[in-house]
Amino acid sequence: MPELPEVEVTRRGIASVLQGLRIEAVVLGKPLRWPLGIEPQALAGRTVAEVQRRGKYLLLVLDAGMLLVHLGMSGSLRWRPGPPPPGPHDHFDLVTAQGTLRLHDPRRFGAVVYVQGLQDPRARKLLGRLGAEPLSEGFLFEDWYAALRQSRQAIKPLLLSGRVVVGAGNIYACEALFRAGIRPTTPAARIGPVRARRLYDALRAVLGEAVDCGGTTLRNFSGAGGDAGHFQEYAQVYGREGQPCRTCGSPVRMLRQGQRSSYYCPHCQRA
DNA sequence: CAGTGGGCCTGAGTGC
DNA sequence: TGCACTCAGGCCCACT
Repeated sequence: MPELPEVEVTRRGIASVLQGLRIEAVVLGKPLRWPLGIEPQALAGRTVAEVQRRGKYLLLVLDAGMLLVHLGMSGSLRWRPGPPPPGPHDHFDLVTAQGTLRLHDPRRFGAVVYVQGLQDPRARKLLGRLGAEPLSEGFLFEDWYAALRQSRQAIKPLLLSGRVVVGAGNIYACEALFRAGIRPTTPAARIGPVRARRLYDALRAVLGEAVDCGGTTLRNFSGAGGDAGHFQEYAQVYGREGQPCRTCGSPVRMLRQGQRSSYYCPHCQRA
């Protein structure tokens, strides 16, 4: 599940190759989550200026307009020389003379959306309510702590919502809470400054380390070069229900919050 | 307004 | 072996 690290790994893999390239054609497969929002042929002739990231969105900034790319649950982008024939799960090709950027997404929760700029209503709708970038210098502990005090939600769904801080999906939210020693069910407002600081540090550490690992490959994520990530080898609780905690040996527990599984160690995460 | 739960989609895994 | 069923989950949206 592409979370912030997987998207950032993808961005790093395509940014330098795409920069300055001219789009020859855009080829669509089956419908993705949202319509592209422009006729594909209207993109031919434009060039890619740079590739940015905001939360779990990739921003392909063109000389005019930009493409917002979301990998959803099962999406991955790959850069390949030449125009290989599309498979049944390839739903977006950005074709250049030097190679093709391809979105492969079996579940089609992903999307590519054209907007004129960040002020485009569609961009504002998708990006406008996103919280802070956890790895940026603009993510301040004071703001984080203040936001926690203001929320009546349990900390885990608050992390997943992306409203305070973006980028953590189920895996990294579970892992960050484990490192901070905080239960997924703890109301955000009941987390004091010391524990809030621990979670703030843990979130940044987990996401940063995952980027360095090339992301997490559980089923089929791979970077733009096709290489798998290996952060999953370092997971302490995620997906480990019933197995001994690597710190204290207690069996890892799983509970449901909303429709999501939360994994935690009842001993290391006391409250 | 904040918070909760439904639904999108398909491959992998499970049980009979 | 094969079929029916459940699960995985990011995120928008309808609803409370």
